Amino acid sequence: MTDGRTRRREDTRQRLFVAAVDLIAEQGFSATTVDDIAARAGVAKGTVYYNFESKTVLFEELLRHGIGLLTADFRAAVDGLPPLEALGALVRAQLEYIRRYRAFAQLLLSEMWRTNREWQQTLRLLRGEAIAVIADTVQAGVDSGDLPADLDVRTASSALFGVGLVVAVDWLVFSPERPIDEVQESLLGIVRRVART
Amino acid sequence: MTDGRTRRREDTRQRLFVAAVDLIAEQGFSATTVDDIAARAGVAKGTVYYNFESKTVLFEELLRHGIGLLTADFRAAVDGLPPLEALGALVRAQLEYIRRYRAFAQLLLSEMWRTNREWQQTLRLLRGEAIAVIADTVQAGVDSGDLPADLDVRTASSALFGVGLVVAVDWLVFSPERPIDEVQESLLGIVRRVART
DNA sequence: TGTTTTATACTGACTAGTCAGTTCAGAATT
DNA sequence: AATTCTGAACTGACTAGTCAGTATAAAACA
Repeated sequence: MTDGRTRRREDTRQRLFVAAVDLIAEQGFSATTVDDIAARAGVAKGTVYYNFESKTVLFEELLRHGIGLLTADFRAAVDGLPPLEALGALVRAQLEYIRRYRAFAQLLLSEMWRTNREWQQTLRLLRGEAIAVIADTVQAGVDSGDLPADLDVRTASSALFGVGLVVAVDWLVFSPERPIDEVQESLLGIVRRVART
Repeated sequence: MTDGRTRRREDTRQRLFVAAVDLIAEQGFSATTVDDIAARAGVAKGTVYYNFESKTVLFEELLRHGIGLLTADFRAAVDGLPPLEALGALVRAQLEYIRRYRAFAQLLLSEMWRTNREWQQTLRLLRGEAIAVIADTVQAGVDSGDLPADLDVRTASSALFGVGLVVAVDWLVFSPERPIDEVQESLLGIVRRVART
């Protein structure tokens, strides 16, 4: 499973992911060419097609990979915590993720609300998985009385997800000189205020 | 000035704007072809190039037009109001704008945080104009003591702008069956809570 | 008033170029 | 020996932009 060959191949795929995510974050999916991706990754074009069925499939697997990591971080963050603390942990996990994978976050922000694209269904599904973790936490908070009973769980969860994304990426793009911890603090402050029943 | 010719031409340009905004909101700038835009607008491809220098210029003028309307709405909304009420008026104006021009809002959300695109400079500038209105209001609130003195005006303004956009578009895309007034109310509630010193 | 001229608006076939995807013999790696 | 990657050539579909020609509203003229 983790013999030399598998590792080598995994490495190539990883390099292709990194190259693709950077380019697509900057230019968008359509404006990014397969030749560009191969060149940036330092591999031949044929290698792209040896490792991925098509440009679209590469992108879909990239989405799966990236959001999979985020969902895993979310799950690990809330594990065992009571609702209110879990909520804070989610915000921290999201911001930390965005700090580490800023290009992917930027890409996500740009492609998240598109309609009529072939990979849109995939993205919608993956988004649902990540938000489900938030929703479970919010639901637990409502059930335990830590959050307002009249809070609409679905809406609150997707709003929380989107707001974290947009505030952090906005910061990264338009005020990159500032430390992102400040965003984290102000976001946490806002969430705490809103959470107060 | 408003003879038959001018009116006809203005009409064509308007139809091209509408066609372009719908298609680009759905698919993005690069994935939208000039042929598509022309077909949707019901004109020949040559007409696009008779009215606009290039696809990019068409898009830039579209951005100018759309954000110009938003900025004007913002200015009208805050006119003469004291800071806190002006802030609420801004949220209402933004939501109303998004409700009316939802495709443009979607487009804005998708293209706002891109880097390395030829029209990026234009978009950055226009965004600055719209946010300046918010920033003036927030600054007035800080000066008058209605808002926390330690509030970072620039950050708060761009966050407010981005959050309104993302929450509303998210709602439109993922929960279109719900009335948008609810978003407006919950957004206003959040802003009020955060504004409290 | 009716007729000719002109400027403006539009048309759509065409060009020159781009890009996803294919092919494959051979090289490198394990 | 088997797997993974290379690299360059190729195809065909698609796309931004062009341009010679057409249509027409209004101005100029008779």
